[in-house]
Amino acid sequence: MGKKKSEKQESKDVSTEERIKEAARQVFTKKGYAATRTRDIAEAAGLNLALLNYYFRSKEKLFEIVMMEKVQALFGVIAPVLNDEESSLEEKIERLVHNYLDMLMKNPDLPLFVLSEIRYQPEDLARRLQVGKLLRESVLVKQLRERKKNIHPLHFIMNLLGMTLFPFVGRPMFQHGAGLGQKEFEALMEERKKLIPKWIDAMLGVR
Amino acid sequence: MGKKKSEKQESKDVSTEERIKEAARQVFTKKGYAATRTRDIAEAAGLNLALLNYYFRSKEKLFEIVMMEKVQALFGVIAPVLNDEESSLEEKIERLVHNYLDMLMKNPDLPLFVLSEIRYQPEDLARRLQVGKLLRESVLVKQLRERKKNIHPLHFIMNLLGMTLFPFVGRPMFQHGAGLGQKEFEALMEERKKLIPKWIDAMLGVR
DNA sequence: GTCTATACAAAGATAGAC
DNA sequence: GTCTATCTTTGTATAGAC
Repeated sequence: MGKKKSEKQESKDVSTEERIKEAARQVFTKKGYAATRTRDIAEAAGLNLALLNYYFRSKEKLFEIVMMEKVQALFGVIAPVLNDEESSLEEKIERLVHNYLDMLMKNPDLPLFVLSEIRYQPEDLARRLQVGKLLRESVLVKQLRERKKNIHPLHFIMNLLGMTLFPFVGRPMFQHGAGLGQKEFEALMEERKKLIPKWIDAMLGVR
Repeated sequence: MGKKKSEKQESKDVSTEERIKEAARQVFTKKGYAATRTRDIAEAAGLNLALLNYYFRSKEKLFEIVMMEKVQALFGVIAPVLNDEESSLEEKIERLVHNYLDMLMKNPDLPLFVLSEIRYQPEDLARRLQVGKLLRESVLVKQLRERKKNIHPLHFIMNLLGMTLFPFVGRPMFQHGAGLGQKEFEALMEERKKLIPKWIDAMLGVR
């Protein structure tokens, strides 16, 4: 025991540091980096502004941390599946879609948040995440290349991600436009778990 | 003649008002609303801060105008096609994808910009644009409903938009990750003009 | 570790001269 | 219509008491 925890905090059940991070997650996700005021975060955490600078050095540092978590959540789910040596192409697609949709239903704002903020330092993040490796050297990509020798594998990655992620990126629009409640939207996404793999299979058979 | 133009301006070739708007388009698109400073816009226009408030009342009003243009560009292309009574489902899809990709290649940052900013007042925009009408009552939707009675038409709309728009939404990631130059990315998009309609046709045949 | 009070910088908006 | 100078608000960060 010991583990360098403090003495006074944890009045409720989590450390002050964690409360700030949780508040930061919420506010940053909701309003984006630029529109977020550190005061909002402090307030959301039921704490005081000065604490933010005590625990994290600045707004930017705090954001970095939150962003890394989010990016990890968004890409961490897929990397292992992409590189699995055992499974077939079809199995990978099925698992990918399933895992992704599950995760997205729990974090519907995630993709738009990450993609929105990412565009201000794309090189930076692409590098750290080794997106390049996944996009060029993953087992999935190899399998795609073999299956469809005349079509760039990126096309299928785009389709897979497009069909899976885009409904969440455009969710404000779809949900409002079509007048769907949350339950109805989720029901649609649940359907897509089974539909998308079928569609992709059909696409792979084209020509 | 007369038309209430001023006497002094137009030193180059466009009105001051238009120069401000053009600068605003650039800066807002690049940095987003919250991160944009009116000073940046003034500087980009080679003008002075005070002029912005002279012509437009505030940063927000100026943004509204730019945003409406962008949204119009993003949705204006598709509405007519969606509601065309003459064309078949397949023709509509083909035309939609073609027009959309053409437009997006000229405005690659458009979708991410609009989708990013839209999430702060989705109701507002969805209402103005009558997205609901297109999503529920358009001819395309009717045709989809007839063709696939047991699948919600929204699924296909999501797929269509996902495959077409998402590559641009994720462009920073794709382009950087895969190490593509602009030419190469455009070449891929050019291929997609022909591929997406085929894929969708294949999807329509599933089950 | 946590608070209050405040310094300091940035940014939107406006006044008033030309 | 256009400019310079300035007001005012807001937001990040810090000092210093407890």
